[in-house]
Amino acid sequence: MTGTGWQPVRKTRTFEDVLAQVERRIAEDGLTAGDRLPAERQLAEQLGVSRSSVREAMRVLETLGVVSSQVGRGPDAGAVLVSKPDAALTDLLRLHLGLASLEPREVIDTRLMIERWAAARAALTGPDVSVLAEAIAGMDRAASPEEFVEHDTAFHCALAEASGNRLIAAFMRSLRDSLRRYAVEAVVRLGDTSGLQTDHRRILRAVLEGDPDQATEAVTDHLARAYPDLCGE
Amino acid sequence: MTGTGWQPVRKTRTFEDVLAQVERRIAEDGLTAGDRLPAERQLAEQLGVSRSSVREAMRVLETLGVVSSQVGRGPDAGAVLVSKPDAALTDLLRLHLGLASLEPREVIDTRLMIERWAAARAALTGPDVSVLAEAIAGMDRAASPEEFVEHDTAFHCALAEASGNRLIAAFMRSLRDSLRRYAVEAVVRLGDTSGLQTDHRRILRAVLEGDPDQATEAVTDHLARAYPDLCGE
DNA sequence: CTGATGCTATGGTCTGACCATACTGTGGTC
DNA sequence: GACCACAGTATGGTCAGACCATAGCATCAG
Repeated sequence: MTGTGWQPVRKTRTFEDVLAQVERRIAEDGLTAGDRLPAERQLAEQLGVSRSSVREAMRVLETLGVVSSQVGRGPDAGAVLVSKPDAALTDLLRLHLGLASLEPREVIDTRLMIERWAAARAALTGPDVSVLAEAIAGMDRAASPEEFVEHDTAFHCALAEASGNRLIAAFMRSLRDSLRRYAVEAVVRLGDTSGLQTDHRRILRAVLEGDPDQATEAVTDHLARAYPDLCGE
Repeated sequence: MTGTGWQPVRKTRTFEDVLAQVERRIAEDGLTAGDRLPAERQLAEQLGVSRSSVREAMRVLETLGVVSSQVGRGPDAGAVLVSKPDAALTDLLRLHLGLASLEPREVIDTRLMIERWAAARAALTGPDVSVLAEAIAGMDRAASPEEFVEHDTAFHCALAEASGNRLIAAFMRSLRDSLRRYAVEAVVRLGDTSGLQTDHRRILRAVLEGDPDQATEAVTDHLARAYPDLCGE
């Protein structure tokens, strides 16, 4: 007994074997996004398994945002390696929120953490802020809470992307997608969005001036305004 | 043109339909972890699709850590709703790291962000620190870099769990699993682990004293020591 | 050269079968 | 009554083979 206990002896299923082999091929051959995987029938024959097992493995890879399957024929057809972790993260969060295994509180706290970090980082990297400005203008024009939230999401995702960290940006998009319902509710509850817009402009200014502390503070105040009952503990 | 552009008209595949219906059932019936889904054959008949399509949907749900399938018969057999986002996140990060669509730098930066937040939060909640202390003791006893990293991972995951946010904790575990290789390399490169242990004790002390600023600073210094070439900028 | 048409490789779906597994009920034995 | 051996059965796991829709490609008529 080493103290780690016993691992459940889960006999590896065929599709898991396929997954492992595909992952090994990716690592060994240095495959990246854009490269093609063998066709399902071909892969099944090469690995000595049925096409069903290959398909189940493909479904997993597709769920994880690693491959994309296209029917038909030609260079774009078949299973192509891609790099789209966003949808996978979004599905993950949405389903676990639905299962009540994650509380909105936890997701919103996580968002606050990410956005504080991203804002500070964006202020340091001096990004292109035209997307941010355009999103603010879009919110000014918005005629409904839903439309406002649409551009609001664009603003905050652009802020995360401006941090230069794709993992953070992907996480931000997923969080926003999962929380869309709560965001609309928050806007409706507030009624007046001028305060939110003041915050947005303050965030933009801080990023433009390259002031990370000011950016962090602006984001914190902004989220406290949007979710008054959840921030601050 | 409304500016949103065209969505690709992707004809929904059968298994996606199954997914949507299962998710709807989960939401409408308020199913949570522990509840059972109908058997594959039964679900296929109810939805008027083949078992293959149901199986592909199940594979997706399993990948996302939402269901767990058990063979055999009885109350524990069949597809049971679970809540295990950890494995899904780990697979996601590992595969995208392997695809070179995420740089180690981005993952490590994310880890720093999470851990600073978690440490501060843990200091505020006054958690049970026995796990943290035990992990430090384990590192003292460690005879190899791998063993050291094992307990180091336990320490940092326990810290994340002490924050009380399960999403953050799950993310931390996934990040650590994905970065295990880099962690071992870092320990080997350092050679002497006494500095790391000093940091660990400092973090533990800050949490015990309920000093979030001190905890954040200690974590920052610790990671700067572990990844000297990646932190700072 | 151009356009129409059939060919073909691809993923998507379905059917039906068989296997290993693990609980359930039955019946016999002590 | 308690216990154990064994057949029954519902479950997921796997396979083979078929058919369909799609979309690029090759061929051929004009």
